[in-house]
Amino acid sequence: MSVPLYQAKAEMFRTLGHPVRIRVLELLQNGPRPVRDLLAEIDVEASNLSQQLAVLRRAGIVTSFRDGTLVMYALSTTDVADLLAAGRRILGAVLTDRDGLLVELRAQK
Amino acid sequence: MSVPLYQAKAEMFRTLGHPVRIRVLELLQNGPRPVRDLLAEIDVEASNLSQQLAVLRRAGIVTSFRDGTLVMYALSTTDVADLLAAGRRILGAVLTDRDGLLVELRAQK
DNA sequence: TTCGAAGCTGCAGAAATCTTCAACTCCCTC
DNA sequence: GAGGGAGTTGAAGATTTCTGCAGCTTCGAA
Repeated sequence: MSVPLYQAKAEMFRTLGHPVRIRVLELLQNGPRPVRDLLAEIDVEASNLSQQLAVLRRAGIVTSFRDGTLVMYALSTTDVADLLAAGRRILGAVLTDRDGLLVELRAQK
Repeated sequence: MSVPLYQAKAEMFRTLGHPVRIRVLELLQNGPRPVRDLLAEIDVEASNLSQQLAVLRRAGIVTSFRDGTLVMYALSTTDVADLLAAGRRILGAVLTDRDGLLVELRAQK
């Protein structure tokens, strides 16, 4: 497997590694949305949101198009939903483990 | 949904956002491996690999245990394989799109 | 008990990423 | 065609992450 491929994969994941960007992707799972909607739900400055959207756009994870006065964003592929779901599962497993340890720790005392 | 949850998800993905860490996880998909094996395959300094393994350990994505003179690492949950697979699919979709554009661009000239 | 192999950790300089501000573009509507 | 709403962009300072070095611990063998 070529070395740059790991680079590409890592960049893919890193692109998702930001709370605002995760939030955007979760909102876009329900279909295309205008920036103004995202802005209304995400509590971040407009310019900051734009920056994060640009990161997702450059990575090819979302696409954007203008609809009259609004700019719409959409997931570029539905596979993104799978990725987020897999992430949730891992987080669940990890947190369960930790809670398990926590319980164990308490019982131990 | 609680705000810190986005933080946790983002951290999860960011943890995967490094070429060496991706490489490690892919190698661990085939079962537990000693550090020396990883080191033999990954072309990185030992201390650097240790740092990256520590990142994965802290995130709860891998676990480690000592086996005599060696330290073994393993995935903490098999869900990680799903995540990597989903990542590969997205990368495939994105690159295909780009190649499509590239072809289009050439045809256009 | 001393030595070497296998890893880990602390740290510091280098590099990448974040956030915010100011300025800018586009497209309606009047 | 002037004004304003909706977003984007560029840049700079602040923060975070990465990398490599030096030194340390642990375990097994001699």
